[in-house]
Amino acid sequence: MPRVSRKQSEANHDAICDAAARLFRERGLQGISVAEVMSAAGLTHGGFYGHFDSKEALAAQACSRAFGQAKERWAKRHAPFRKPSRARLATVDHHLSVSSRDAPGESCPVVGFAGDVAREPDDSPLRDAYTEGLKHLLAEFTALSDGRDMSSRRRQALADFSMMIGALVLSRATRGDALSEELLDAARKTLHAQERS
Amino acid sequence: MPRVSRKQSEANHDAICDAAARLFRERGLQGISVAEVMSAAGLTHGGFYGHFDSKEALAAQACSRAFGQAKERWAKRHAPFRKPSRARLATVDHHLSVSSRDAPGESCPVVGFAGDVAREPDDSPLRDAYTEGLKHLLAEFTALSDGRDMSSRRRQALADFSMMIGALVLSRATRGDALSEELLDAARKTLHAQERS
DNA sequence: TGTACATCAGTGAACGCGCGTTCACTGATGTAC
DNA sequence: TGTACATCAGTGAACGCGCGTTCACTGATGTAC
Repeated sequence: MPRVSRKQSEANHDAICDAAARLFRERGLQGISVAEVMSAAGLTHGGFYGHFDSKEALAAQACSRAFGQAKERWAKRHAPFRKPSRARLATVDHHLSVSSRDAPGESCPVVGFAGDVAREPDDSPLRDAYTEGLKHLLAEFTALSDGRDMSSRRRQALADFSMMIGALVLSRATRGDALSEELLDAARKTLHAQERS
Repeated sequence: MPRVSRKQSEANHDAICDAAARLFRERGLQGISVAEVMSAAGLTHGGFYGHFDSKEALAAQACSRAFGQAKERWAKRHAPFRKPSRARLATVDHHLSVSSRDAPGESCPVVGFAGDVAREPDDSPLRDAYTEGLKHLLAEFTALSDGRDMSSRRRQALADFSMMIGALVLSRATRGDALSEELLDAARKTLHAQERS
């Protein structure tokens, strides 16, 4: 079984990254072991260090991967809309849905990695990956927002984005209680109402 | 040294809770060991299970403690203001400050415990403690908000609260980058501007 | 194209370590008289 | 109030376990001729 083709090895590398991108968002960096990631990728743990220098290095790559997937999803979701405000609402609605809340492994990396990244040292590769990914999404979100001038548009976009993130964070933390859905609804309705004014 | 007075023992119990409330917010449940909590409380690890059934049980009590402290802080901060909107802004400004961002152990338990609680099973005591604490703060925040009717007031309060939480979460995750302060400012200014309309 | 062999991706046992938890022990506290 | 002793809060060694990481090994892959 050992010694797999170069192509297969690259596919394995991707599979490890994908599994990590999902599992780290679901259970947190410390909630998943290297062995579990490798097993989810269909491999045994011993081969891990042939692909990555350390668990921390994997975390950074998995984070980038998750942001890359999110960016692709945004692009696909926005494509059908001519009006930016419509595209924006499509992402707002998707982000603030129960299915998004209940599938942390497949949704918003901003929320999925936030807790772990906040506790990383300032110079960690994971932090860098996160900040870069977040900036891309924020730029896209700002482009879809409107405002009197550039700076008020940017400010509104950051504030609205914060509201989305906060609502998802809180709805996950209160899952099982009616408050969880109430929070999603409140943020969604507020962002919709804003659009009309 | 062993066998301390009943009063001292209760003080020790409180000290463990206080240390845990701070350390769990700073480094996460899995980022702090029982021995570290005990040491921060000036004790050795062996005595822990005389005070708590498990680390998980401590987490729940520490969470309640943190919310209790937050509630007290809110009350003190709001007391000087006659207008609810002023009191509200005082908490908004405090919450969205750099010092609040940089002192997770002493500030917002909603953000400090959110990541860990989201990954807890539905029936965990920590989850219950969190939900209860959050509901109290939300009720207080709603009481300070205004709106056309009860339901729009509640909705606006939840949306604004989400914005505050999201902005703090994001500013912590981007600490070290200019974006971090920009996020705090954007949310603060947006919540202030809203007040005037 | 076919062959002979060096390379190296993946395996699984093993490492050292820190964790949550347990427990025999200690000696000051609290109580019964 | 004073004494004799049972209680029990805290100590520190020890437990079993799972973790991140290392490494000798294997055998299919890829290459040199």
